[in-house]
Amino acid sequence: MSSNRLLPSLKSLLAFRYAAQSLSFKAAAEHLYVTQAAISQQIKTLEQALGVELFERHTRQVTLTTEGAYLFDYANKAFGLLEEGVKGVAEDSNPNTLVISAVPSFSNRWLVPRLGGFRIQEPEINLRLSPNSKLSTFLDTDLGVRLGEGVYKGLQSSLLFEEFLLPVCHPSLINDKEPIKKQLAKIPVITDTGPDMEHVWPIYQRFLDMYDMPINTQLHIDDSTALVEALLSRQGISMMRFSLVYEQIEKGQLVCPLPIYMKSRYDFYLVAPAHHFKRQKVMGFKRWIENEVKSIDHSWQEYTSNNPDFKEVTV
Amino acid sequence: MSSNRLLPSLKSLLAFRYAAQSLSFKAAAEHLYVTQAAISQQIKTLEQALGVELFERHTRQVTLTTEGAYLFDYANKAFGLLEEGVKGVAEDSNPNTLVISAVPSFSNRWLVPRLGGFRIQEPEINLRLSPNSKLSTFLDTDLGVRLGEGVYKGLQSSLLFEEFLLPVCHPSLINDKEPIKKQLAKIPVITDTGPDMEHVWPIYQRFLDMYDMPINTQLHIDDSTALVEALLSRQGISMMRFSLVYEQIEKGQLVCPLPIYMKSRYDFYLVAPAHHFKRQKVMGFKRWIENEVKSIDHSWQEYTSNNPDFKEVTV
DNA sequence: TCTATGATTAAGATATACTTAACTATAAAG
DNA sequence: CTTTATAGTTAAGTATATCTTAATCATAGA
Repeated sequence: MSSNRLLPSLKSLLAFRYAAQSLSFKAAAEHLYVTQAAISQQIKTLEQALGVELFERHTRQVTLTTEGAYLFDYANKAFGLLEEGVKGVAEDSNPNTLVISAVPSFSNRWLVPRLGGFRIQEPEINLRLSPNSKLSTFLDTDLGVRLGEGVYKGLQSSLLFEEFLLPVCHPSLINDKEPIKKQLAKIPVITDTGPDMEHVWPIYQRFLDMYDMPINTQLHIDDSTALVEALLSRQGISMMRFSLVYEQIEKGQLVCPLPIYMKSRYDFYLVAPAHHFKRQKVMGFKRWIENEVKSIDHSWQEYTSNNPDFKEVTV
Repeated sequence: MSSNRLLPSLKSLLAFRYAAQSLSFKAAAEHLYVTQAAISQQIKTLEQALGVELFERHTRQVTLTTEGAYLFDYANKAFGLLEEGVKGVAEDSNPNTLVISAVPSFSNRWLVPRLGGFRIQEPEINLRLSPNSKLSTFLDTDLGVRLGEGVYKGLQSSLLFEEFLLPVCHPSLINDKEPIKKQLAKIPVITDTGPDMEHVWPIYQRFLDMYDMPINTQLHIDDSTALVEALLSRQGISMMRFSLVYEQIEKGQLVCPLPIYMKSRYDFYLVAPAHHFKRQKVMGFKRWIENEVKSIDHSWQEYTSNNPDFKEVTV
């Protein structure tokens, strides 16, 4: 069977789409930069090919027949998909602008402070950063930074680093006199809404032998910068991603009062459609960030070797 | 912005679709009834328009680049939708063949025995009946008969008749001596898997004052013809749609031993895309079946007036 | 080494789609 | 009630996109 049998003139279908959308041949014509006459003829051709009336013609306006309404549904979706696919694959029209969509916690606490370095390394790249929790369609975004398991349908992902979680508080909240577990039981807990937080607190609790007690959550802060501020101002203890507090730990501004950590179920990934990774600007950014990220791994190595009794706890 | 900016040549996209599908320009050419040269040129045009290579050319074969693979995903879905829409809306190519998809219970017990009448009324229509529980795409089906609430996304529906459920068994299982509830408690229950059966049995149970007792389900039969056979051969009692047993009740082959019935939450509907209802053959069938269905309503009127203590029970 | 296959390219042929211009019908303005 | 402006239709001619033909390339398989 000929595919000409399957599909009538594609141009006529496109004309139909716009005509049906605006219920006006004139508007469709303007949209497609042709004359009304052209649209009129295309619609006529299409109707003849289908053997069905798609529009009811009234004076100075047209309306869809039930057939027209049925077809519009499909045509609109179909051309929408084509436009999306084409836009997603077409040559990067702004090779000097790099658009990154990153989860806010990582973006604000880690990425933003370091961007100066990237601008020095790639001065001709104009970087636009949008802190965003939702995975975009990647039509206007070059690259995403996401916290997850690294599996994103239809997308390629690249692990940035392995993430660890550990309890963190201000050093002045802890002393050498009392037993540490007893002290911690009195320190308020600050929670946030992270993807694996619900798994994390029970472990902390269990480690403190607080089996039945509900977590003492006086404070819930979702913004990680604000959360770190709260920790620095001695407001409590929280389970933190190492990547977001390792600098404070290195400086002694924050401490991990228990010799425990957990492997996070979720790590940070670079995510994008496969071909975005071939773009020069994306490759440059990836090279840069992968190098920067080494400092986190390095800090982690150092921290664990300085604290030999530090050990992993699991569920 | 011009839509020419949004979409490159649609023909080239279609050529790409087939070329990517078969990973062969030659095969795509055959599919589209043109020469390889035409496909080669179309692909080249498309690649130039997008500014991106879609295929890697090897000798005597081509493979998709990552960009090509990305685009194919969209193009394939898009043209699939167009084909589906076009096929669904195009003029009926077999105006003398009527394809009906009906739920098996209604089809087998009610429709099939009556089809002779339709063939006499519309002798030139070749009818194909497919007993089917799934709603098809209506690409090859003119009309569906469905049991439901009459709301089907993107489809038009037309109520055939209101449906009632009542307990039914063979008359010899019942006598005048013992209290009826006591007798019924001993009769095995035959169940089937219907959409509102779970609501129906508790009511029956409650009516028999069997509040806590589990239903005595010795027999479960999903085929309604077999179920009626089981009832006729005295194997138990079942909740039946009036439309499927009214003839047996009228003949006295089956009885409703309790003066109760329930309005079904689900009724029978004719279902199809709106424009299918304009087809001559569909209109003819609708006219015929709506007339036939009157016998059910009529029988119901008669039954309820002959049994004045018959009453509706609800949840 | 030779042959056959699948893709590419240029040039010309053809079909498709577009513009122009004259026409219809009617809503809205005067 | 007449006039004007608007939206769509149609026919004829033109422009353009798309195809075919035919020559060419590269190489897998005989």
